[in-house]
Amino acid sequence: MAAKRSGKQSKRSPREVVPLPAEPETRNEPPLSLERIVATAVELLDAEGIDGLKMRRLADRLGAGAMSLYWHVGNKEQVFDLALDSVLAYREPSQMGEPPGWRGDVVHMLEDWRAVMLRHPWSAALLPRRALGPNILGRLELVSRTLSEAGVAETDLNVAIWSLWNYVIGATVTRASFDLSDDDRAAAQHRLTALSEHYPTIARARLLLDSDWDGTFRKGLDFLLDGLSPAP
Amino acid sequence: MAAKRSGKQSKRSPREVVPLPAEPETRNEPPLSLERIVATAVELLDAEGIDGLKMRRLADRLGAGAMSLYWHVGNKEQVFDLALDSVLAYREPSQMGEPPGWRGDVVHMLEDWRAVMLRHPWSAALLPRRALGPNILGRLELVSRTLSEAGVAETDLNVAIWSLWNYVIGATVTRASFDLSDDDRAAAQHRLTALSEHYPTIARARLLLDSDWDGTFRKGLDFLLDGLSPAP
DNA sequence: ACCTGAACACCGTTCAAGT
DNA sequence: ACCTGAACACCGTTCAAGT
Repeated sequence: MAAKRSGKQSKRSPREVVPLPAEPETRNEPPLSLERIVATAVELLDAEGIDGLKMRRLADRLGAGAMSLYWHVGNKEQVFDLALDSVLAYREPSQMGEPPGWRGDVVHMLEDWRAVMLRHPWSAALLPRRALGPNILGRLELVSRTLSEAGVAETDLNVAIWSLWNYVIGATVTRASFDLSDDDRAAAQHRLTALSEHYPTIARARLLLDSDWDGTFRKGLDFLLDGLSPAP
Repeated sequence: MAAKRSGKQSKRSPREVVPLPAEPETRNEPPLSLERIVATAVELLDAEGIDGLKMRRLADRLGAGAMSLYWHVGNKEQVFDLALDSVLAYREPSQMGEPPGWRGDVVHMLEDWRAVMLRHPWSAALLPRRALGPNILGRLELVSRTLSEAGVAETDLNVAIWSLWNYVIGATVTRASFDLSDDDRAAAQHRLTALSEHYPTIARARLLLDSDWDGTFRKGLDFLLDGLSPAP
């Protein structure tokens, strides 16, 4: 019926071949802290995906007793919230050339946004279920201010921001989920043969195969910006 | 640090006040079947959210022994996959007025898509982690065919479809996640006072407050379609 | 072919206690 | 203030067995 994706077993194979013995945490660790916990959680998520983040495993990696985390964190949910937002910290671009104008700024911010989330694919899957942390809000603020200063009318600002936001989130979420699906090429290939019969148009366009993700992202973004641009 | 959202406890309160005693499943049930399992899973997800779907609970609701599901399903993951895709079945519109042309068709399909997912908010949160089932692919095919017939060039088709898809997914995911956040008004309000200082622009635009979601969705969609329209 | 309960492994979290 | 292990509740899944 539904396209399968090999639930538990195949996941993100390369990293799991060697079970990584939690590192030789012999030398005494620095004391536990929210920062260390969050940073290590991000590491774990990068290496093992969402389901790989277990409180005990996280504590292990930190060289701490299994339950020590709960003095700092209160919740596993909170770990997710903090990890997600921490990854989305925005670093101002290191001054590469002249300021390219508001449109270039916006494109840069949004491409950076997308790039960060693709570097941590779990973040895209996590975002829909989490609250907006300060870094996410900070990015929103930055885009908003840029658009506002560029002359987008107050009344159009919400439409503009949400349209862009929606687009970026959607593009990232989609892209990340395709990366996962491709884990098992076999299934994907099988799905594609079935496709040619039932879904001729997308099969013909090779929609699922050779999409130019980056280029597509950029083009759709340009369409939106065309529409949103303040009247000159 | 990160904006909190009261992890487990507040969830979707109204439905949990009465613990609903699994219904008086006295009369003998129809036999188990994939269809019944999936339909009941959707019920459960609607009522209790993603975390509310437990295999035992699902079996209970079906009046079956706890482990009977595993003859039909193999996996909890598979239940998720099937539930997601089942919700996205597309029913052709019941002939309301004249055919409004390709653009109207596309708008209708995408608004329907979004509406369905908003009716089952868990679906938006689930989508990023799941494979594309036949119904999802069917919807993609329908949009693709419409655009293709409308004269969108073969080379632009992928850009067109992905841009629209990204936009719809993003809009839905965002909207659904905001509905959840609003569960606890207190926290949201508190967040907003902090906002006015740190995020003046989005606070001024009241971005998080009185956004006209439906209108915004439609406007952004129109911008995209403007850009994607085949040259006349 | 279809369903079942007992049992296992695992995991988040509480708690009472340590330093 | 900070960390800990034992213990509990819960849940997905295996298995050997029923009909």
